[in-house]
Amino acid sequence: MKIVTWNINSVRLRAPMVVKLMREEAPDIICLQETKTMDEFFPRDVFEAEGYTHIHIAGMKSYNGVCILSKIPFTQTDIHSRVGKEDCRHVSVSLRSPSGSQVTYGGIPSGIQKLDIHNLYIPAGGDEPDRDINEKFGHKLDFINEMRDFFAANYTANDNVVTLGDFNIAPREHDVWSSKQLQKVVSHTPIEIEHLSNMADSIDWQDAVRHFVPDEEKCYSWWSYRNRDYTKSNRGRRLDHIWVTKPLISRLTSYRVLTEYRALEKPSDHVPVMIELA
DNA sequence: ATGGTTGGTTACCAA
Repeated sequence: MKIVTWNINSVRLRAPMVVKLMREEAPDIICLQETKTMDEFFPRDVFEAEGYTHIHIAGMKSYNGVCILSKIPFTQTDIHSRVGKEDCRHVSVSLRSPSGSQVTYGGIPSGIQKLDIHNLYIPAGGDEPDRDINEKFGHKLDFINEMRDFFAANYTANDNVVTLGDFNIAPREHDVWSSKQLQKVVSHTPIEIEHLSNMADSIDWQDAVRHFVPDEEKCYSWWSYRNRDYTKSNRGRRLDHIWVTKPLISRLTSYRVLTEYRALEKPSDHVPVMIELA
């Protein structure tokens, strides 16, 4: 089972790039962030025509917006409001057998009876990393705390759960081009990293990409638009993540960060990140 | 310390 996360930065503008991803990589499940459109304008038919007939959307005008596109049917879908706002930053789906038998995949029992997927678009947090003068930063920290409590309240570390999305935090030294120069830059500050670490502790989340990529190796999923040539300076950050619970670790068979998508004509500033679960 | 670019909406906001 291939699962992708991608901040698409306007799903209407870049639906053709999603179709390219569908045709070339054939993921089973694609989770998008920053779709930036109301549900009535979501290009549902374009994706249905590619075989992604199970679509769960939470969109709004202009900002945010998340969705899950799937070849596999859902048994439950939820839209979660976070930090008292209906701002379309968290959707989830369940894949499970109502009879209690195993979820089948290609007609074959998977050995799993239940798998939940949570797609998150964590607030970017503004420019100033101080909640007393920047309420966006406070919103970001509160959002992460709420996710920590949500996971702790709804799951145990033995459940099969995936959470992924644009977390807007690059937590590790080699998730950024220069950890030293980004200490006070929102996305890499110690306070954000500590909050994200607490969220990870909730049900012992495991970083699926760092499962494959050594700690000392640079790994990025985002490059700013504010550079003439993103390849020259290569000042990237790993803002997009896929986490799995411990029972799924032994099923992880591969990962990919599709960096070539940053070089397309009119690209998103984020690239797709994919894992494969046996 | 500053400004650099993009998307959505449509006169700036968010990233």
